[in-house]
Amino acid sequence: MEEKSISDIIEKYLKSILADDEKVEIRRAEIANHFDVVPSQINYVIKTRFTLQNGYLVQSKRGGGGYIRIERVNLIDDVDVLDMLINTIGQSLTENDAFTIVQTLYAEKVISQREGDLMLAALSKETLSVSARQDADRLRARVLVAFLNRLRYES
Amino acid sequence: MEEKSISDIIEKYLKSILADDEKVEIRRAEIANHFDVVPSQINYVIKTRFTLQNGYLVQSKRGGGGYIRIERVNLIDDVDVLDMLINTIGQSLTENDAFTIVQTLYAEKVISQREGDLMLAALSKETLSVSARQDADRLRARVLVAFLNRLRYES
DNA sequence: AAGATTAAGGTCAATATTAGTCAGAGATGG
DNA sequence: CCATCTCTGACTAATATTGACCTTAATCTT
Repeated sequence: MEEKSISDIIEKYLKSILADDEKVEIRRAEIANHFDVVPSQINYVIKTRFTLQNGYLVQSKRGGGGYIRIERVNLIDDVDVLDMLINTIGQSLTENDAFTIVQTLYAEKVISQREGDLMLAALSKETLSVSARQDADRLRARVLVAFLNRLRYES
Repeated sequence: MEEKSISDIIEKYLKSILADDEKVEIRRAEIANHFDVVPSQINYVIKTRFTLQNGYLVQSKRGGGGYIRIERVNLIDDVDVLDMLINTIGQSLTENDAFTIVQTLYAEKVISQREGDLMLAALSKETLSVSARQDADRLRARVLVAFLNRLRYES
């Protein structure tokens, strides 16, 4: 909960904008300068905190007049986005990535906290580590996709 | 009840904070330094005194701005139904038996219908049939036990 | 129009900063 | 003396930060 690292602070700043608007467009160097970090740290923040699994789409353009645009998307209601997410999950999924996705579902009020906790219980390393880690990751992908499809048909 | 060991003292310190607040967030090295012990002893204290059975949830993050967070949770009153069901399950569980147990949970009002549907999505033959049927049955037992254990408390 | 220059953002690997694990040494109580 | 609890430190793992080098796009020069 505490924002201890600069990355956390930048994340919070961007999300505070995204709380009001559905998307935000930044100039990387500007943000980097404002928070006194190297520009590539902005990429790090985006890569670790604004993934599709987190519920965000990111587009960018280089060269003169370049930008980075972050857009909040709805994982379940938007069929295309959900398909993209399932596609991203693919055949294998780590515990961390699963955790991120469930958190996003909760943040978007798609599921209750209790439902999320139950999902995480099923997706946890401890529960699924019945064999090799790779098997567990494959299984985790299947279980989470099953959850997502279940949610899809309800909404 | 004298506090003989440093571990006891650290435990008491953390619990005195948790008496006021629902959760406490520490930096491991800081606490270790304050009580003049090696950092890993903090892990020892947490592992032996802040277990889920004792009513505590622990989360942590490594790297810059890392932390350890301890949260008090409420253990639910009647774990009788859960214990009984866990005993019934054992090492292996068919889809039909899983279905029956989830129905029982719903009938006993331990879970909502939606929660039951999500559970069944994870427990279904289709989701778990990643290998031989016997492996799937074993896995199903683990997943359902994980669900039941998660229902023991509320955060 | 072609090439040069400028103005963005992207990638990756090295380093820094935390916390986690585990085996064994040390202490304590029966 | 044995069992169990406590404590330590070497090694591991995860996350954050930085900077050198790369790619892309727009604009300027000729």
